[in-house]
Amino acid sequence: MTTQISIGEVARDRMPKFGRGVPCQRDQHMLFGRVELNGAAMPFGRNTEVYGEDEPADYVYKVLSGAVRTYKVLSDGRRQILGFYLPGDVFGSDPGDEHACSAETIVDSQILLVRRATVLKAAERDGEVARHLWGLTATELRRSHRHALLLIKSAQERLAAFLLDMAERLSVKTAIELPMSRQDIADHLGLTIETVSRTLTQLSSSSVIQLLASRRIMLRNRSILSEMNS
Amino acid sequence: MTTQISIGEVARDRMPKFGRGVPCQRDQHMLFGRVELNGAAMPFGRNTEVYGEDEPADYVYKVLSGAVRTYKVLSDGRRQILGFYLPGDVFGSDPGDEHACSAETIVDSQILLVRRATVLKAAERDGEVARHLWGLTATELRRSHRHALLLIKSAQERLAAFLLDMAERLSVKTAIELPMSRQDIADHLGLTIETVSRTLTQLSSSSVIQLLASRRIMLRNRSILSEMNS
DNA sequence: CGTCTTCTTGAGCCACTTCAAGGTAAGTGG
DNA sequence: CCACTTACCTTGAAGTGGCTCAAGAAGACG
Repeated sequence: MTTQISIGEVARDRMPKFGRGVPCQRDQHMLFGRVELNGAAMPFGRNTEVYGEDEPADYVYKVLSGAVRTYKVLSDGRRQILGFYLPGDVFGSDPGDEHACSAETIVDSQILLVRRATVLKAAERDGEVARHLWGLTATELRRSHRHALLLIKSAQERLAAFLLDMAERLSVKTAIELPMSRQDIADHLGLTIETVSRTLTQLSSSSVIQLLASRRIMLRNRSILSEMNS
Repeated sequence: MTTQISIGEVARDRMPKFGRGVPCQRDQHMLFGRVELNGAAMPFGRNTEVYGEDEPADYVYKVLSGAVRTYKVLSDGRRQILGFYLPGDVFGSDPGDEHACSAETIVDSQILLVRRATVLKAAERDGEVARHLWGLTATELRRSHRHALLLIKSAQERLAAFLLDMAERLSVKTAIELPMSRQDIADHLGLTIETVSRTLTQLSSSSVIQLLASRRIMLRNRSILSEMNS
């Protein structure tokens, strides 16, 4: 069963934000698995909000290209980046009528939007969809647990874990091409931008990594990195 | 629809661990909601493993009385307590054939065990059960996100958040009766036992709390605690 | 070429850790 | 009931890893 959906008003409202004249196009991309839940692909400029915390959750999102960060901010401005989402990753899929955190693009991105109501209705009919949704949340939970473990480690260990994770998820051939800034990394790892920079320099000095450019990093000794990662 | 289940061999194996001669009894407690998924109540002694990381996940658990901690340990022994579970809380409910973390009782506890296969079968038939299971994982995820936010705060802020959370969950009348040790609190908040102790002493000195006994704490000024909690 | 953003590096500081000692409470055996 | 043990908690003193503040370097872009 194929469900054709329109992206609706809320999504259309975002269009001006990144000044593209191109209308949103229906797309053959599927949300997940073998179940056909088509959505609309939308271009988002860099550093553009996809949704805010406590906003009504009308869509489920999938990164087609680019990168997204989800985060929460404390009253005094400290920010915790809960996760990074790369091409293929689904985000904003939790049940609940409101989003539990905010989401922004990091770089220019293509995001697939699928109406939540459509997804939920499909889950109602099809147990496999329901299980898949549950699985998505469970994957998020396991990631969040690993993240909590990370936050009790030293700066070096945090960076090691981060780099290995990114290398794996970007299925890197030669060097990692990080989409995010040092500030993003810092806010994800619970460090300051200075400590991130210094630690990368240290890892570079000890030839564990090589800094080709500030955001292009080559892992030269993964076993040492893995060792650091507990 | 009521599903009567037996607790099976794996559960029975645990009996000797806490040396009770009483056989496990079928119980009228329900796992959750209006759906009747009965299980077997089992007594566990304090500091007893309920399940270990990577063990096959055969059951879903609910705390009837007592308290449980879930945790992960790093190779060097550092431990991160991911969550505390109090009476009424369900744990070990994630999909996946293996548990993502370990679980132990903190004090003598009554735990309700429900066969996972039974729960999953019920979810297959009944969309509401499926949604409820998804909801449980989602609640865990939101809690984990809050926990990550907590781990970037100062020691005072972490303790404030912890105390408020406990007070709320224990639906406290006068003073909190903490089931867990300072070490448990430290491992949950990403601090050392000494820092936890010192910080509580500080909060006590400034009359924000009152230490009636080491594990009996009265919150004297919740608004200040809330302020600390961002 | 200048401007803006992002990243790096240095120096000093501070919150939390580490190491060490002592105190308190509960249980156990005499 | 008391001496002894054990587990748990508190407190002190010194050390340190990461933070803060500050300045400069390296890119990106018009």
